[in-house]
Amino acid sequence: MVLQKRLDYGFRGYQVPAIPRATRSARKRVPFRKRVEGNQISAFDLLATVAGKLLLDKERAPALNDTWSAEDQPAVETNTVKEERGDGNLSLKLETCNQDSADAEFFASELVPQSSGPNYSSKESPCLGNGALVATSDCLERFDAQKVMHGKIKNEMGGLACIVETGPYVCGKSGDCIKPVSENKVLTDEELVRTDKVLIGEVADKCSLEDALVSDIKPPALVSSDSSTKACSYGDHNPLVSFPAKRDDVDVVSRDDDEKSSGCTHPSPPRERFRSTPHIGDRRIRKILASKYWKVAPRSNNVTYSNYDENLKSGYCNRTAYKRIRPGKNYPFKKRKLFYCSSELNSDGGTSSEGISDSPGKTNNRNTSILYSKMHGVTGESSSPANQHKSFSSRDSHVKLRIKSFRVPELFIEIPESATVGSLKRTVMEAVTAVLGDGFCVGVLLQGKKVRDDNKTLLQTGISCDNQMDALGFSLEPNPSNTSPSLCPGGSPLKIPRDTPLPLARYPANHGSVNQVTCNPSPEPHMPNLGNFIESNNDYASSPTDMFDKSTTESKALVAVPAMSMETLAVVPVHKKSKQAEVAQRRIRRPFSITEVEALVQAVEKLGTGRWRDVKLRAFDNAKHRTYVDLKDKWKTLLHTARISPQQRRGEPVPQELLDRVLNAHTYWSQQQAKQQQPLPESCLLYRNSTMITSSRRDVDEKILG
DNA sequence: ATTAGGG
DNA sequence: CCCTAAT
Repeated sequence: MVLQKRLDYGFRGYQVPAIPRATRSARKRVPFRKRVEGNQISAFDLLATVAGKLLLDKERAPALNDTWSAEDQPAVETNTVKEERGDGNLSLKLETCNQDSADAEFFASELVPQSSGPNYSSKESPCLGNGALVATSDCLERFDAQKVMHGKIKNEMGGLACIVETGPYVCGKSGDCIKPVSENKVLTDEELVRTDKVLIGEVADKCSLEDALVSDIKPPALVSSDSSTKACSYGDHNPLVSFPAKRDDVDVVSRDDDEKSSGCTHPSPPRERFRSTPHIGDRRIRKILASKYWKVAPRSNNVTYSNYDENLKSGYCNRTAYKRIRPGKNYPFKKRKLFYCSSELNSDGGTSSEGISDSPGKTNNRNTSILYSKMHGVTGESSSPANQHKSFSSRDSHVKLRIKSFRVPELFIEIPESATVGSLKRTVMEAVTAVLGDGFCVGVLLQGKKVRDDNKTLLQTGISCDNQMDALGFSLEPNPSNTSPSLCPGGSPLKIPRDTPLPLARYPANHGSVNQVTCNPSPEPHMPNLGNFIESNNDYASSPTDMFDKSTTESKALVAVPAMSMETLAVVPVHKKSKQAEVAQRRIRRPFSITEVEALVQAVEKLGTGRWRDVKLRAFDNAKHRTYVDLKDKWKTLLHTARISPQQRRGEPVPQELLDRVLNAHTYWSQQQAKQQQPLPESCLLYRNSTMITSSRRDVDEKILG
């Protein structure tokens, strides 16, 4: 009855590629938050934060209690471009330009401990309560969660989560292409192309939405009133990282927002974890283009943070509660990284990055359209579909959109401390795949409003490259078939078939732990999680005992797909010539265990070959990862194994006894097939007497007699 | 959705 | 394991 102490991990920030699916890679959105008390923050500071996350991401195969230092990590060279938008919003781009470092960002492998528990929003989220600048996806998600909780907003969710890049990048005459990149942009497009760049970051100005929605908050620390501050550019001549004079003012909020509700059993002081900004190193950050909206703190040149490692250790790595999935070197999609990159680069002209922007906006934004304008960096006035109509010319333009990524909704995981890292990986993986695998629908939002009429043309709707596409959003929504209809109010979204290949790799099975994974989009800790039951992939799962006797204590991962609209899943591609070049992710290899083979042989003995579905149902019903095709294939290989000499066999040796049974069963059922409608053949009796009489006599009798 | 077979 | 053709 005594349960193991559990740790609750919320994580967010997964980002899986929308296009191309080929990579199956998850370009991870680096979840970070930076909070500033006061109005001092440098762009570099923010970058350092992000880059620090990158460093963290580079960690390989982290053990739960591992500690590491920045020196252990490859340098992540980052290039950042802060773009200044006409409306006063900022978008900060950060890209890694180090080839080696690029890998890390291509995986969904982040477990962010900062997440609060499912009921985190039961109280004000820190980023709200403190009126701090928060630049993170968390903010967005938190916002979504709150919406879910309070039901304040229904439709806008989708737009929040998406990052759509359009227009200037790909449309129109070259002259029109106003690349929203600062004039100080360091990398040329060619350079960018050559570079394995990875974008990270999150649009932060979405947080202003929160501000508008949460009544009792203080104004953000960073306000656009600072616009008078002269922009400060960090170029090659200013390689030094500039931190705010008062370092304590910068608090990378990487902690549980609500310790009480998070269920985290680690009492580490939240404030202690990430006290200072990680020192990335000068050479790692080449350029920073500050904006005038960023009040640059007084330069504290030569300030190095020797405690960086300690911060990391104490605040991050030593926390057993902090766990994250780390892609191993053997994950297939890794090698498709380049393809992914080039593909994307080709499609967008070489600018690949997500925006990171602060939330300089006022807190009195209450108009949704304004919010969206802000959020998307649209120029002040909101462009209604009607307006867009006007400006649309008669030429048959193609609307080109690039959806950079979409995000897996927040999941909530509960896993015992004794669980292995591998099981954690698997657990998370299961949760993610469960969400993605169950299909979802796509909603289109324009100016924050859901476009419900699927029959309207883009032109009619007001979606054209001539217009401010920033207002265009896409949302992934729970599959209507899996949720109550009311949860998917947005017209008739395009359904993504369930068999859509999952973009994320599966992680190797690791048995022996009890994993519970729940998608917990709502703050309620005990939300009824109706959902798929996904069996853990441990080797025991399919053992005959387990298969026929469910009373085992074998672990099973419960993956509950949220019944309600978790936060908007995010962005969806609409690229016109979205090539099918995408290749599905190959499933991870899961060698059959002896017990599985045993079960398979036994089932085939009873049911015969050619009834793989029945075999599956009978013997592998709980092994979700074993499809009837898998079983068929395994039988095929078993047969082959049985026929070759033992010297030629590889892998875990299959007991000869089983192989013999394979051969016998095969010959038997082959004959049965040949003599289908024939009377009971002699060979049947022969077979029965020779091989199956001991183990499955009754079944054989049933089969034969029935 | 299953089955069968090649890759 | 994947992919496909054929049911």
